[in-house]
Amino acid sequence: MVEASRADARRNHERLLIAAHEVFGKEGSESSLREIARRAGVGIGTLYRHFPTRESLLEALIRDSVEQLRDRADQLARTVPPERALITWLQDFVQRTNSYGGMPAAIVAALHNRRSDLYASCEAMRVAAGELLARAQQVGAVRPDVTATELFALASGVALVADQMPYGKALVDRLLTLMMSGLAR
Amino acid sequence: MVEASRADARRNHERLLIAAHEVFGKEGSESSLREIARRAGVGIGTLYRHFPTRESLLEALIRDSVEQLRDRADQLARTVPPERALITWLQDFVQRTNSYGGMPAAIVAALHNRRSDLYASCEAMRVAAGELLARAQQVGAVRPDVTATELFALASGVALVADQMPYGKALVDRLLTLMMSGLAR
DNA sequence: ACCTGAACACCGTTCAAGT
DNA sequence: ACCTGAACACCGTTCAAGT
Repeated sequence: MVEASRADARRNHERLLIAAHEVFGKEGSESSLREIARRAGVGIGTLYRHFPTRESLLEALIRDSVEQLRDRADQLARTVPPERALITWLQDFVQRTNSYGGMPAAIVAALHNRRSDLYASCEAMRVAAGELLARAQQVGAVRPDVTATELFALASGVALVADQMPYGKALVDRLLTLMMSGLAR
Repeated sequence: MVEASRADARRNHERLLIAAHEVFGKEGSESSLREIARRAGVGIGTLYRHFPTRESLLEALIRDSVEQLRDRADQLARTVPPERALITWLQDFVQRTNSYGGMPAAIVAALHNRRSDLYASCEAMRVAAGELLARAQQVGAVRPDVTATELFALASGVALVADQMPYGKALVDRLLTLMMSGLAR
């Protein structure tokens, strides 16, 4: 009985994640939670039991992406020159964070609220970016006075605009390149 | 009678704008329209009669800012070297568009929707930015391959992050400077 | 002409009642 | 333990009824 109950709970958990992935993917991260519960075939109370906040649901969905971004940073650090590693990671970052509409905004907000359910995941992302930045600075590829906060703010800015526009990958990469090399001449 | 009626309508229009300014200023551009109507001491139907969409209300509120930004561009073009004029205008742009929470997002969205009530105002802004860019490029202060769309996208990115964060003017200016001069070295 | 607010169809969130 | 859905307090938006 306890076993059966746990299996049910696990199945509901799974269904909610699937439904949330579908709905967030189509309507963005501000979608109706009721709609997600409906799509999962579950009472609204059950959604709240499994995910007490919208952010906790979002967190469960993006944890994979965050871990992949961290692995990607390590991989790039080992296989590619520091400057190239940084720009490539930034491209991946923007692409990944644009997998759900509203996700860049959720990440930026979370980074400024230590009590957010998304905080830990996002902080891990920022650390990964900071390490790639430090390496690029050590070899003199990036000016030493740029901080990780500044880099992340600018990259988040690109992710935020990209989220709101029908931008293709080409334009996003162009914006990141401009951000790195600068507009002035 | 007709006169009196028109005076009433004009007064309600005015009250709605004042209330919207207060509420948007405090709660951002996604605030409750009902709350605005309540604050204005007016029925919700009256709000919809004067401003059929949320964007039409926003448009009425930011038209002043847009016109001032256009004037500012002309003034800067006359009095300051092109490179300095561009960066100063960008600073003003970000500061202005951050006067209501959510305004940068509204502007970016409007620019990609020709039928938006905000489209004309925002397009005027983009034109102003484009002219300053062209001047800076003519004197060789900015690389010639940068388009107005790219410049505006990057500047909007900064405005979007600034909107979400407790950033001071100093950090915003720093981000714009980095955007112009680049991170790479 | 213009104003009003009830009415409708939705939300997010909680919590007593069920199994 | 877990699930359910009614209940509450809000929305945005429309529209018949009033002046």
